[in-house]
Amino acid sequence: MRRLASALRSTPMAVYHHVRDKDELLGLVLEHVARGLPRPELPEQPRERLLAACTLMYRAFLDNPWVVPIVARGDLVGVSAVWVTEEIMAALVALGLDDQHAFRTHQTIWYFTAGQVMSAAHRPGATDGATGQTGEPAPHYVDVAMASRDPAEFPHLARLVGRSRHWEAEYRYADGLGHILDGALPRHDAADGATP
Amino acid sequence: MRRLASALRSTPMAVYHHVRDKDELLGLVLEHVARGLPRPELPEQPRERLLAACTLMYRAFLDNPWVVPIVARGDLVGVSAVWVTEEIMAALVALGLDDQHAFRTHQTIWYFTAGQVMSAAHRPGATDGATGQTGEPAPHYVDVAMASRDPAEFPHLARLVGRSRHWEAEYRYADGLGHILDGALPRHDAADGATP
DNA sequence: ACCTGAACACCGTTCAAGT
DNA sequence: ACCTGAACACCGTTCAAGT
Repeated sequence: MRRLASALRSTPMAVYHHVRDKDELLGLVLEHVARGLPRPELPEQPRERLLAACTLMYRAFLDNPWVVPIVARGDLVGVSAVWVTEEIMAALVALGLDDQHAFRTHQTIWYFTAGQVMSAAHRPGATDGATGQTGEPAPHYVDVAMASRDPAEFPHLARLVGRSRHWEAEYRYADGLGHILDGALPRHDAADGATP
Repeated sequence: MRRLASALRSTPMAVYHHVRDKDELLGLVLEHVARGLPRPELPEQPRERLLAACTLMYRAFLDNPWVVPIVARGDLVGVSAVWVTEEIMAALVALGLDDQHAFRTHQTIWYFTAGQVMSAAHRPGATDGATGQTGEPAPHYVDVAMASRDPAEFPHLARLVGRSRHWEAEYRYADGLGHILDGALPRHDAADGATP
């Protein structure tokens, strides 16, 4: 509130004349962000449509990671962005899930998305990618942990030392999303309806 | 720091004699929580073992949701809890994944876990389950959004109105985790090694 | 070695008052 | 209707000083 006020070259209290409290302000900004979400043509095929809608959601949250905790709180909704949820639900139903399973899968996708955005936001070069050089690249948590542990006691972690950081950077949202969908969607075996 | 100091019936500055700054303190508390993690017997079967290890991790974070943002930051590690990661990696490898895919799947699981804990922590009756009665049960975000929208425009969301809250409460960590594993692990078809 | 008080630069918010 | 200043109850942290 105080920072906003000084950015507006005003006093903190002036803000309170337009807004009840910080939560109301956050709700308004959330709605503003939701309205700014681009709505491109989505693929016709349900699975590609689903991937596109989820990736759009992911990108939007990556661009505005501060909204994640607000949305996670659950009481504030970016009403202008519910079309994304509608698209995801529609695609999940088109792919063979009933309402409840579709909703459940949507929740899994949301938790995964929220978690990844939260992790990605707190990483070097998140927003300030301009600087480029960061000296030596800060050890990964696996390397930190293994530095003071017996490799023989943690053989699988030991095998990650020096490689985990690179692999984590290489991780793509579509990787995890693909796994979730592969696990949640009904399998279409070689022949459609071969097994009733 | 100030709250800690007053809880200790001391001054904020006394704390700074034992600890460099708040981050060092958080690291120490994180390590303390990690050391308090129970280490029960885990099932022998890799998949059950994996589910048990992940659920243990989930429960630990649910009990201490404030550590999630700290762990997500990535620079602080609860070294005494890395055995959970070792167990997860070991089970994933035992289930047929190579190092890189196992690590990738571990990341997916972590993102999902972090996201769900973050969502669950900010829900009514999270820690104060003792109170029990909460009057009328606060509308779900689906209901909030749909209250001001045309049901015809969002048919799939409209079908969730009044049911989504219940379904969200019914959601179990094992649901999403099961989907992730089903999608990430190699399929063992009816006959082992039938298709090379 | 261990602690203190005053101070600085921050928060969100209330209250009484000004135009 | 719109804004202000002073104040309250908070933060993390520095600095000089006390035992």
